[in-house]
Amino acid sequence: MKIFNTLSRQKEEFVPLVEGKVSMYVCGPTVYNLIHIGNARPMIVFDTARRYMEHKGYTVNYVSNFTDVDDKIIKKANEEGVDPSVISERYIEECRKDMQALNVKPATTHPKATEEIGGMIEMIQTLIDKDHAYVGQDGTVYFKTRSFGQYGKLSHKNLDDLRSGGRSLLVSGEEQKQDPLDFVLWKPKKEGEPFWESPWCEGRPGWHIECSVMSKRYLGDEIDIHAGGEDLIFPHHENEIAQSEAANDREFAKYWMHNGFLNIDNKKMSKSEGNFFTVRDISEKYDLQVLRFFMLSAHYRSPLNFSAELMEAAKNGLERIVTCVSNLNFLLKNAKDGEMTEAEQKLAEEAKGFVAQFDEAMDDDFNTADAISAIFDLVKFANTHVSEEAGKAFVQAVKEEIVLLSDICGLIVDKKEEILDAQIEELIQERQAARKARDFARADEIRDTLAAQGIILEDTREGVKWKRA
RNA sequence: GGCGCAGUAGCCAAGCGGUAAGGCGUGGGUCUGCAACACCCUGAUUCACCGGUUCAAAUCCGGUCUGCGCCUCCA
Repeated sequence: MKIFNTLSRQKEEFVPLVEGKVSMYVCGPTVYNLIHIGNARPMIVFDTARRYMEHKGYTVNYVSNFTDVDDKIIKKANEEGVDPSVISERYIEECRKDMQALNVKPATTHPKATEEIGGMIEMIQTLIDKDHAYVGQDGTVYFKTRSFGQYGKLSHKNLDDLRSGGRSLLVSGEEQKQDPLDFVLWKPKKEGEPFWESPWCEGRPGWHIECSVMSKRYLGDEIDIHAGGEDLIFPHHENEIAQSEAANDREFAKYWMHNGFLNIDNKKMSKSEGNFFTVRDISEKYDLQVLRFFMLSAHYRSPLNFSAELMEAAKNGLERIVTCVSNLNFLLKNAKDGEMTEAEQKLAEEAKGFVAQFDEAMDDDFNTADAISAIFDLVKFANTHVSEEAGKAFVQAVKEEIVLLSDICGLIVDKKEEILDAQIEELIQERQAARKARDFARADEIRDTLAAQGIILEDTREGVKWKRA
């Protein structure tokens, strides 16, 4: 399995620290609002990577944090006149709901920054003791960027370029800094802000130290994979590396994975542009499985454009897979028991080729777009080779492969059969009778009535099928 | 200014040295009372453009154009 490592800017063969195990940290959202569809991309993409690694037999320790102390949260809390924890707890709950609808597996651990302050203070003290950090006169603690020789190795920047970058804000009112590039590890509280006691002042942690500490606590000093959006490469991940490696004297993460950005109608999503969508917004119009399928239709490192018509296309594409599985379930009901015929065994063998094709794509830096094409090939295979004559064992085998591959992508394609209420069931029966009597006017009338209720009928050779609109 | 990414059919998107996957859409056909599903056919002599390397390039090298991202909170 190869993974593109941002550190080396190359695909590298994945070799875990401990055989058979993967430790993985994914930077999670700051919970000051409902998550937007941009937040959803890393969740979906790295959840899929995790599922694939589990499929390959790895035990994955997957940690993803909630940043629950932050300016935006405090601001919102002040607006509503409540404690910041009310805001963060609320949106953590909402985020969990969205993740579930997206079929994103809960992490092994979802740490919250506010519950890890002790560890942060400890790491900051270590950095001070090792002379990698210093305390300003107001109690602010800064990381001494120049003290970490490898600073810039992830984002491939060098300190002098950064300094001469001509960014005036580097010097804006931060005279306490020994160097403009130094960043905050701990900052003093302001009036009305939540705070914690520390050796330096009452205050709260800087953003970057949170992830360093949570990763260390739940995964150890050295981990296999650290992931997040590409915008986090600098400064966030660069700073995490500096803190962790300076404090622990160990390489922080072996593989750094970054997903590309999601744009809306070819523009960056932003509230001011008015092209801002929360996951919840999308869920009002689409099953979130569609969003998931859409996100996996491109490579995770490519920029991805979101638009209404692209969602429609994704919906139709997913529908093709779901319809196929539903057809197989239908065939399964009346298929005959017994062993596969010789011809079926041969076909079943052929079908396994699609699984290999899928694995090959995923082994190549999680090429989900290519992997999904293997699912479509399998669907085509099923649609052409599985008929009413097929035996149960064969139908089942083909179905299981489609479901397996879809499940690795986190796509639920095997819909449970719902029980329709008696009244609708009766109408369907009546329509069948009408069709038999060639009273097509009545039959179509019933079909229209049901369609208005969101029930779509399809007449197949094997009988009537229905699905929800 | 520094660092980096992308340009493949109407749309989306793989392929990254061996002669253009897949999906959506369009049009035609088969099946069907009709519809839907499904299946068959329909699509790039060509991969932004110009040079170069090679027996062979969408794939490698150089240049041009266009679009985009990061360098500041941001997934």
